[in-house]
Amino acid sequence: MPFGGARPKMRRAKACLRIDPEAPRGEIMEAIVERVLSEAMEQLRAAGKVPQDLHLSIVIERPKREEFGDFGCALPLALAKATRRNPMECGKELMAAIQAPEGLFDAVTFAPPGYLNFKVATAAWFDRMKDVTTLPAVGAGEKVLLEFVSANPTGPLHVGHGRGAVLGDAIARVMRATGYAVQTEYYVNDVGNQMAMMGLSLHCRGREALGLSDGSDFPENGYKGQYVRDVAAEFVATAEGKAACEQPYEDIGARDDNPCTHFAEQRLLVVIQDTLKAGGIHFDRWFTERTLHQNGALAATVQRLLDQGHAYRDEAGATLFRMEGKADEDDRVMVRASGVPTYFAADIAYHDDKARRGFTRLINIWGADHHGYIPRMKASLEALGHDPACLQVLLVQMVTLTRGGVAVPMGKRSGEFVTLQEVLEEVGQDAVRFLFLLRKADSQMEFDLDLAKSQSMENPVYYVQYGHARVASILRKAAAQGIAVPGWEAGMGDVLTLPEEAALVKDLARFAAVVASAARRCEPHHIAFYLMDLVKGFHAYYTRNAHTEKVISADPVKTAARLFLVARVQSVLAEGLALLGVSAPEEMRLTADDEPASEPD
RNA sequence: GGGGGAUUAGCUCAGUUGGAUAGAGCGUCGGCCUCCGAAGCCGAAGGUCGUGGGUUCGAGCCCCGCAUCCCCCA
Repeated sequence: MPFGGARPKMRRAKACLRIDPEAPRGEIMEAIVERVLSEAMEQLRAAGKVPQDLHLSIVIERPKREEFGDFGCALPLALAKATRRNPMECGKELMAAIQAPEGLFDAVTFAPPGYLNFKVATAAWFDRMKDVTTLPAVGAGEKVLLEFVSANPTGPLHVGHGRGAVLGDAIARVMRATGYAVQTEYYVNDVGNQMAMMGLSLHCRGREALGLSDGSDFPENGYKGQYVRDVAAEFVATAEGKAACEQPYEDIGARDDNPCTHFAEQRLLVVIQDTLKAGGIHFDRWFTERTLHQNGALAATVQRLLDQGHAYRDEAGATLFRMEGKADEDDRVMVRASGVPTYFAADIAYHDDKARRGFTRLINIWGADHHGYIPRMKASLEALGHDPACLQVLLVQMVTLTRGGVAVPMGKRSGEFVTLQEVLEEVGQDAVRFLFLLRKADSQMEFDLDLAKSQSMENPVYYVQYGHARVASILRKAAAQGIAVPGWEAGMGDVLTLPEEAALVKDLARFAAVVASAARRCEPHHIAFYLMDLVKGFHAYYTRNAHTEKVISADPVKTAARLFLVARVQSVLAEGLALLGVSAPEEMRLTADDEPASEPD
């Protein structure tokens, strides 16, 4: 059977993301090691062995080879370079100056040509399990306005929009979880040429539906998709719509402000909103461009720029923004000679509005084809007295859609495109989100529809979710035996002696650092990769020891420690998935239809 | 012509402000279910990190040239 019905039936768990802003900042092991080294440097500085004005950045890394320990640092190399001395001497001095807290390290060693390696004691690692899901508040309450998607209401969203939508939504979740005050907005371009063309397209299709036209007068650049006919059919079924289509387009109002454009906007926004809802994407506010025209903000902004000399009128009567040679750009038209403002003018007013609302950081997610707008947006913010650095544009590269390796032509005007709605229905919300979030925004990606669907059974997202469900299954079994998941106790770490257990503890301890880094860099894909890593370790732990060292055993001490451990794995998986907007099912089972076919005898 | 991005395993992609023997998923090949969920695990094969220079103790990462692809502007 086709793959449509092959998706696993799953019960959704309640989102279990708990962020306590008052909680003490969960300290990351890297930070602890870094502090120790930093103090050692101070010691050497006080002893006159390091120049007063020398401040090296201390980069703690995780060596790839296990025998090097848990952490490595090339500080001796850097110090040797800066002081023109022997790396080994520097390393020995640093080691002598290290005063680590009792019990933190099992070993600190020097490795040529100039590394310091740290082996952290098991108990110290296990100590981190106390608050493994506590995320550091790196955002410090900064007010962030995150604007994304913002597709014109001239048609359904396509897959490219989906990438930006999923990315933006995930960034919002990640940043909120790490102490940023994020508001998400969708800016609706409901004014201008494209809206006018949309209205005209609807008008033409309406006339066709009424038998007033054979379609030969449909504009060359009109929106040709079937959805326009569908909306037109609804439109002419209303008295107002019928009346509008019976008149010439020029007679029913402004080209971008008339019954046709209003109906199209209203209907298509609903379509867009339904799709976003189906993708689990939330916006705090929908901001329409028209409000800027109506409340005078746009005109006031233009006037302000004129008054302050950042804009001028040319001979033809158009108003241009002065780029003042910045970024080698030409001056840009804000108001045409005809008096009609451009999208650029509205964008300036919108961004001014954002900054005036007290947001100190404006993040925009744009398609890579808009990168050319960045210099002029920054310049306009600066002209209006805002710090241009507050604008941070994340460019999302194009998604090339293929079906079975063959490129699918995409064009809203031509009407030939696969909608995001269709992809969500075919592939599933969780899989679509995870697939997008498994790639960094900054690189082009290929989205093969057949592959996304055909792989749905082996999709990475199910691998992660399966880990969560697997733990849930263990916990259900324990509960059935009357065994509760215990809280943290120091002694538990001594019982978790399997190499897979030690590896899991270390992986869990990374969670906060990964999320904090993802938040700072606005790159949620690091979380997706982390979850893949973590769950891989869990599956290995589970399967390797399935016959010998079970979680639930006759040994109550081991059972308690292991239940605690796997419950932490589950929490981190659930929280990590929640940060990506992906569900964490308690149960995932193949339906009867999906059982692998038995071997033919 | 100017600008942005990309180039890493057969395919799709990671690679954390320059660090030790470059990774994952999928695909391929070979193993593992009486026993907490096999949507799993274990192993193997697979690489001149597009190319040529440069910077230095050290480059997939930084600088310059070139090639190819995507996008924007003129």
